Amino acid sequence: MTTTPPGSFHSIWEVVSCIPRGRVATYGQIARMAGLLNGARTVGWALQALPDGLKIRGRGVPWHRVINAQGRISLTDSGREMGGLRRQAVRLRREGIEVSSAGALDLEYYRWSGERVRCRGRRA
DNA sequence: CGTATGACGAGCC
DNA sequence: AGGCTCGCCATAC
Repeated sequence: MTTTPPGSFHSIWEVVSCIPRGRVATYGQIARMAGLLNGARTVGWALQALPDGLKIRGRGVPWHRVINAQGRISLTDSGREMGGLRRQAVRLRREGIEVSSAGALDLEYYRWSGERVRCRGRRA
């Protein structure tokens, strides 16, 4: 591509790529981990702008593991791409996460603490 | 450089 | 409990 990937977005993508399989994180949570106090909406944008096929640490970015603070999938079914909610739900279920048809899941149970895992090869 | 927008979130009513 | 409004942050125009 001729355009340079937005710096802030890249930080967000990195954090998202750290979410373990079978776990989920909220937009606000990701924002905070990326260094943004109240950047939940920015995270949403970063994911929307996520280049298809982008790989970090040799893996695709698990965008489907990001949900809202209500423990529900935020993708709308009515949009340019129909069935977005459904597609995310399928991906999550594929990892063993139980998701209702409405896109709701047990956040308390599947939430990624984000503490023990240090995948960002944090400068040390 | 000001305005509008969005896969959010917390507060209010 | 459900719905509406305002605040936040980084892009797009």
